Amino acid sequence: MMTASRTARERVRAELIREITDIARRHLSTEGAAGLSLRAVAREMGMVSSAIYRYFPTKDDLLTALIIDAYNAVGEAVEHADAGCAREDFIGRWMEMCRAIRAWALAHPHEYALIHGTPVPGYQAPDDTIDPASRDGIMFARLFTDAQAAGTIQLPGDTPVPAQFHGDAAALRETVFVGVPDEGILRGIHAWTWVYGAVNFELFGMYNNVITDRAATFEHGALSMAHYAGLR
Amino acid sequence: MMTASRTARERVRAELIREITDIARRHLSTEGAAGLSLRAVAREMGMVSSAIYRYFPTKDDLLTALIIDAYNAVGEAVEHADAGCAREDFIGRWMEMCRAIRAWALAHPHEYALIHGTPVPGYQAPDDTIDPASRDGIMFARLFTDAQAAGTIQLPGDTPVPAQFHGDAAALRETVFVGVPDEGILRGIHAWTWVYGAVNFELFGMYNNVITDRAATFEHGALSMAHYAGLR
DNA sequence: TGTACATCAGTGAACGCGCGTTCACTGATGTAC
DNA sequence: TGTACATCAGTGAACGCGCGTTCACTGATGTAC
Repeated sequence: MMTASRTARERVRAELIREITDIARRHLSTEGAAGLSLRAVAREMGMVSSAIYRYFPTKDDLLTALIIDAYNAVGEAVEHADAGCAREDFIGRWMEMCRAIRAWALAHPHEYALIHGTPVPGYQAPDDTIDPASRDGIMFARLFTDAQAAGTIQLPGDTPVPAQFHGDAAALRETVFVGVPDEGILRGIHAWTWVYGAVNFELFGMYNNVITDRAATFEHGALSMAHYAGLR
Repeated sequence: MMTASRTARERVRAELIREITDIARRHLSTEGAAGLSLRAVAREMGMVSSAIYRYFPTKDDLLTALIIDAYNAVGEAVEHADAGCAREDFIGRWMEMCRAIRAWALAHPHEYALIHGTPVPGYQAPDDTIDPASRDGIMFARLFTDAQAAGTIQLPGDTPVPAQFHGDAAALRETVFVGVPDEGILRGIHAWTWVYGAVNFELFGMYNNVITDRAATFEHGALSMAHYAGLR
């Protein structure tokens, strides 16, 4: 009874927190991050503005919750995309992961902007955002690890890897890019950079009057980047 | 006397407009675009807040002026970088243009964010921004045009260009990518996309704890992207 | 099972702030004859 | 060269707004004996 009732109160609390973040997320998609307001969220909750402070001690804490949720959503999308592929189909896994990022970004443009757009001025991300932020990168690294283990990474070697990168590469090889040579890691990072660059350009309007069928050109870019990074 | 005195008044006016945008630009770099305020600018000018309306009828007009200035600054940086290279050194021109973008972005992170970060919510860019916005892209296209004319573009052909891009390619070939085949145009756009993706990642902190010497890895990325796009 | 106490959720008023924009005005600068 | 008029720059007060955050409070829910 004691623990049951405690969890009863806690369950209501958890539900309200979810409701608050849901409303905040919706406001995000109409007003943008800068226009997010605790008062407006409270209003829509049917609460008096000060009541929200029972759940989030400050505006930045609400923002942090939204950021963590967004990172986790991308991470999950990428993980799910990868899970649906045959393990040895490295190109297929790469393509599905790229598509997952683009699809999620197009479906949630403002949440995407929150984590990949201009940093919110004055906001300092706390440490709890680090792990969620690296979920998608870890999946890409794992793909390269697997491809390397299968011996299918073919690197051109036409552009020398700068010596300054050796240290970073060694550290990354210890943790996520297990066994992958420097050039493979660096090209993997460049290709991953391209993916987000392309999504940014598409979302922020840089392809207007340039590219009509963005899905098709994204496919081409992602596939050619897979080759660029040595995947076969 | 008549025209001379008229220009005297106009000269003061032009100077004040420049002073206002300079102050606004400085505020941008501490508060971000969302925190830009006409009242704060007026305060720093030593003017009463309503006086600013003699120069910018609305806040969005000031924002537009800053955006146009930022686009022109990148455009000029790229043009200047290109002008300093031997015409037939296509890789050299590409590298200098990439470096110019990165250097300008690092030197003016908030102005960069203004034009390549999250769009300011509620702000609708007027048509006068279109031309300045395409200056840098035109320079890249011209580079590919020149390389194509010299017969030095070598395309791998390992990734088929989607049919949906043919129309866009034809239009681009009429105007900026003169004579460049579909695959060259598309790879050029992808490589250009990578450049901004890399600058975004560096500026917005995605390389934290991953890459230490960003200049060195940027060099590698830019050079390998030049090869990716067929430049020799 | 019942009672005394502690915890928690939500209220309502208030503080102090800054914002964009309008408007009637004064005084200086420029223009036309 | 001098005067009457028009244009422009800048003032100061005001409107109406929304914000984050604090604080003393009421009333409900949970806890311990």
